[in-house]
Amino acid sequence: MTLKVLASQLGVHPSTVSRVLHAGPRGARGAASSETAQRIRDMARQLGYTPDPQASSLRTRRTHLLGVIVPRLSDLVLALMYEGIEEAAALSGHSTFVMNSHDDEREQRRKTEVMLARRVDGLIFGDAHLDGRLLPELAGRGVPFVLMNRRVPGFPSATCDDVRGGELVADHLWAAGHRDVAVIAGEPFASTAVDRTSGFTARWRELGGHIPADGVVWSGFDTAGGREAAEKILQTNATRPTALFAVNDFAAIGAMGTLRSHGLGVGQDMAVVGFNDTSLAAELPIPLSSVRSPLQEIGRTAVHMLREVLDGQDVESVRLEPTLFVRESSA
Amino acid sequence: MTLKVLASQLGVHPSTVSRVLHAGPRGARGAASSETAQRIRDMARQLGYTPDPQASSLRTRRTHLLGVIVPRLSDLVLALMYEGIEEAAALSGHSTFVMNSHDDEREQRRKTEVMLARRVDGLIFGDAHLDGRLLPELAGRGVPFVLMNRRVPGFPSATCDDVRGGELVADHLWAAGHRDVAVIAGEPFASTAVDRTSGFTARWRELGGHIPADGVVWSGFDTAGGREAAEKILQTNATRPTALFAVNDFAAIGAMGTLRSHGLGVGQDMAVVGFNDTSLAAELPIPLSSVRSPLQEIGRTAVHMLREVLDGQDVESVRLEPTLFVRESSA
DNA sequence: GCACGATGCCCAAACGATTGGGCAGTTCGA
DNA sequence: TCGAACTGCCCAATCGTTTGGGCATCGTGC
Repeated sequence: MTLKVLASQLGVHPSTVSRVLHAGPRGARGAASSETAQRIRDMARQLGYTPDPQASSLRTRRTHLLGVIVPRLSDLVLALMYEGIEEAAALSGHSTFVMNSHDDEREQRRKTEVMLARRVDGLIFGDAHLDGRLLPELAGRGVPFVLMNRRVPGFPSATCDDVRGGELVADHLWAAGHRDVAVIAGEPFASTAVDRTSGFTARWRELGGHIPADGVVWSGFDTAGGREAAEKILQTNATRPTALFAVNDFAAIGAMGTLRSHGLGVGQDMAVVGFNDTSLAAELPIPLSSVRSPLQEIGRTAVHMLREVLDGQDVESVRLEPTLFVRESSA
Repeated sequence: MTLKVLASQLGVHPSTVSRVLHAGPRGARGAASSETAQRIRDMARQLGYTPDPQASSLRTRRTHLLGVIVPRLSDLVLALMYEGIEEAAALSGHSTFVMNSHDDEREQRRKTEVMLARRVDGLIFGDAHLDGRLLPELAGRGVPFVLMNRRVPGFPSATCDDVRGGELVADHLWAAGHRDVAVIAGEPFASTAVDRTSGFTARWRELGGHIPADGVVWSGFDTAGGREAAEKILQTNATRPTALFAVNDFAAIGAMGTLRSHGLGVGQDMAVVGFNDTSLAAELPIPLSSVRSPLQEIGRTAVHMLREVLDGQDVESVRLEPTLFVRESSA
């Protein structure tokens, strides 16, 4: 079914059909009489005509394709954000490509080029590195993009207010009477890690607390990272902390494993708080306190921001509010 | 950068450029002299020419786009399969759309139509329902597709050998001395659930065991489903089983929660075995025995099969071998 | 010296949609 | 009654590639 055969069915010119089908129901202004318009719409529906996006974007220079690059979709956090993206993109008639970069700069580049070769209208990066060279370069080339989940100063991003999240945890642990704490800080190239950690430590000091130099341990975001970091904390800290803040639920779960194997009771000998409140947190044998960030909402927001960028508006970064859920692991 | 400007740069006709750039390095047979060919390739690289996929697929009627529909990408199992898909698709120059259908037939339809409107070359369904009407319909319309993860008789699929997986669990639990068992069976519309369950029960009976009617409980695939199912099993079974087989790790985790809240020790008062061996299984406080299925491999296989279908070959369904990992929850 | 097959290119017509610019015919105001 | 403005539509170019079909030129065999 093409415009041409549809038009010839109706005894009308393709251009007329095109105009009618684009005018929205409010009126094909000057393109056709309202009865012709109705005939066209009816026939289009009846024959199941859908415009060929390849053909139309060849002419219009817009593909309605958005590229999404994330570290890995098997990370629940990113998968949920992507659900938000898919939803919002569909609402505005866009389709999305997702690719995994595994947080590797070469892959980021490669996948970006693949996306650009596909002529995406714009990109959403969920894997921005604070020290990366890719983004400034793309901005220089005039490629439209926004960041999601992680921010980088100078570029528009949709994130959780991670600093605030860290503060919430500090307030909670302080109020619960803890005075010796340690942080499993995540990867230093990710703003999520840096902001959550700095939000926590800054507030902790504000409250009058002290955090020793080896009380902040950088690590992977996964269970293995959490395990190793917790091990390190137990080994190196002069006074054993009574509470752990892991900037990621999976790292928290890994840490809980380490505690267990050292014979320490989670929530009793040591409080643990995670971040993101993934669906697992509440389901653990000892339910994990965690900061919930509005993951789908972040994804949706990223899409809206990117649409604004594509419309030529300039956009402000958005930080969405997190909420702390206190559970047995720190109660 | 278009073919035309590239050609005029070189003082040569666009068609010549096109032919050279498609001929592969082995020789532009009759299209140009080998030195012209080299000049063309050099200039193309230098100017960073990439062909416009919209334009080319307009002409060739092939988009090199594959559509992937899954219940939800936030399900780790599907996310990992998708990683395999992405990898394999990239290797053959295809790009992939993913969409979530939430296991809802209306959504499946809607997303399928969106994909077809985008003119994908073929589809991979990760959300097939045994009793669905969509697939036969699509087959009738001549839409090329393959199934992944779940199978439906009559259509080509790449799955784990779920029956075999169920048998492995039956063998293990029987050998460990269990005689009263129950199954948290998952959703009856999914072949994964049905096959794992039937593999288990058939082998169990083969071994001389007996499973009462209320020993098989259908449920959701998530923790909530597992929790409810376990609750039901504890309530209704005349003799309390000593082992539980959940066809999904998340359901198993939910079940473990229920056992705990009933004061039952996992692995001591009751053995639990899950399925898929998601990365969490080994990390739980009481590590979960689970059947590992080769998730990425399933994704890759689905892509290969779809490519064969697109090439007009007819393909056989593939069942990949699972492996049981025994851990503390059933040792 | 001529037919013939390579070789090395160019021409032009698609593919399906969009869009600026027409051009008749009608309506309306003066 | 005439010009202007509007209505309702058609024409044709265009987006960037691909591809069947040329058409010279050159070398070769006889």
